Amino acid sequence: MRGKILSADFFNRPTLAVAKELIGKFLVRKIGSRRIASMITEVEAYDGFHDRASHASRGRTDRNAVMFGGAGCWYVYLIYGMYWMLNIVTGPKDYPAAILIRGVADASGPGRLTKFFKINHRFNSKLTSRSSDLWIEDQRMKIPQRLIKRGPRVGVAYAGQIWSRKPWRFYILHSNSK
DNA sequence: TAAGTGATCTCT
DNA sequence: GAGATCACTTAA
Repeated sequence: MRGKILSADFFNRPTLAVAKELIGKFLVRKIGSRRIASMITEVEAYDGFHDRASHASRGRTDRNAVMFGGAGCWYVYLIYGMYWMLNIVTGPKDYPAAILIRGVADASGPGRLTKFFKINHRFNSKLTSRSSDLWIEDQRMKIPQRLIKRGPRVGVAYAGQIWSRKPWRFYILHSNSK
């Protein structure tokens, strides 16, 4: 099954709108002649300068610089010494925002899906496209709106009540995500 | 419930 | 340079 590859324009829009629309799209990875594709079932938005749960909340650093760049680039970083986190940058240049892909139909959990797709730091700052071997497709999978739930983001208690409680996580009910 | 793992960030 | 932290997973 093939679909339309989402271009940078798709991601150069308000982060929450993009996040919600990513549910049901397909993450696709090309490894040699192999192709792996799996439907996105869970995402989390990190949006703007003031979001205290976001890496960008304390300004620009070497690590988070990609978040300040143009939309449609991958932001990949290592957490807990073991797990690669896959994010897609959203919004205009110089506005820090990204969406963490937390689950796909074949692998639930952000650390598990990067292992499943063999994703690591070498994708960081690359533009999503066929030539980067990692992109997102619209396969016109229709997910009923009532099945798309939203709730607080995971693992961000340190961000304080205001920010840790923002319902910026979107997920499909009764799939691989709780 | 707690250990594992290492890059990054915030102090000196 | 040192110490703490961390957008997680697994085994128990």
